Amino acid sequence: MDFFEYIKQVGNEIILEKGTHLFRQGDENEFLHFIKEGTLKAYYNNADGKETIKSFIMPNDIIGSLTSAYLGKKCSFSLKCLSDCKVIKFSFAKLVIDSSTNQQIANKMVEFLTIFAMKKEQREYELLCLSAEDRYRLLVNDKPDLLEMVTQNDIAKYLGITPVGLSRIKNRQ
Amino acid sequence: MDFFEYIKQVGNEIILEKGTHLFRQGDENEFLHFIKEGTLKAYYNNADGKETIKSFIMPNDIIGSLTSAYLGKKCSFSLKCLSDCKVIKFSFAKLVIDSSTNQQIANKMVEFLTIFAMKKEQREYELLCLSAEDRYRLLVNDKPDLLEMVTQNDIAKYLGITPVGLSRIKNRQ
DNA sequence: CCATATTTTTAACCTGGGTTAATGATCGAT
DNA sequence: ATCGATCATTAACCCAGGTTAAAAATATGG
Repeated sequence: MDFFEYIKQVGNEIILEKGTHLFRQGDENEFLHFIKEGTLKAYYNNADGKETIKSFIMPNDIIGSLTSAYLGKKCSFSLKCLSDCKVIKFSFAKLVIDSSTNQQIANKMVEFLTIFAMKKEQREYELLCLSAEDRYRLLVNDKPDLLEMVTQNDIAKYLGITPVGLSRIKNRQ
Repeated sequence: MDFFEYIKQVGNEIILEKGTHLFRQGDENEFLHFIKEGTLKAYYNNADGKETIKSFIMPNDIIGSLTSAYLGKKCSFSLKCLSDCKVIKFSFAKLVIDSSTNQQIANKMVEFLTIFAMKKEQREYELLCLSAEDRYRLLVNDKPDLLEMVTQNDIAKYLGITPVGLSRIKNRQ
């Protein structure tokens, strides 16, 4: 069975208004979410009260808290709709079980997890090796459309700096 | 078949002297490496000539460049032995192929990739949300043994700061 | 055990981005 | 169209960590 067919079959489609949370930091949530429509942000509320954005999520992405879904721990971040959204939520635990007896599902899982891991490694690289300004320049180059879709405040929080800092960077040459 | 049995069967055991590179940034390398003995570092040579350390690798860890192994691109980092090492190298492409027809291998792949992805997310969190000082305090708490095994220079490069910076942090109360 | 290399610390000075706060620009709901 | 809320910019000041360089402490190979 095709992976998307699988998700449609085992999952539940839900409609969410802009501003709604799928889950909040501290919740337990065993689901992954396939995004059919809309944009979301996954973000941390830091100890000092500030927010930083872990990632933006777009149509066809899959998002969820692995630590909560796989280990049963609490979500380390919150997931919020930046626009009205249509998503299919499905159980990660069930997916792991189903993939353990269905080779096709397992293959898709391997592919999905490998690509996910590579994305996380890229982000790690950017945060470890690049200055905030370099990260911004790279984003402008690699995802110019993203800049149109979310506020500059959120871009700053994604880059790990403040909106004031980003405004300064933009107005440097 | 057990996963470790699989690795032993398809892989090649190699002995490496301290200081040897398994691969260098810019190489193509399709292998994953299971570490039987020794400590290694995965590190970037940044554009400005500085080095930053992506991760330390210990016995029973598996390390390789996913982007090179899975996508055939060049390795974005180098992998070097910090001590004499015994490792088993095996092809990632072959692993993916074998896992596509062997459910047991596939299950292990899913487990391995999920745990790997969670580790990368934890690192992302630390780099995005914590100050260098907080990252150091966390490391002291979570991996005190690591501090004994590698130089302070390398700890600094792992935290994303300079050795001078780390020395200062240590000598703050 | 000595000589050399590497690691760690210290000091002086610098800079990117944080903080606070005020101002203006936009957006959205009524 | 208007009001309040959010967003973006600017300015003044601050600070964590970078840079350079030198000294002190440790390792390491012969």
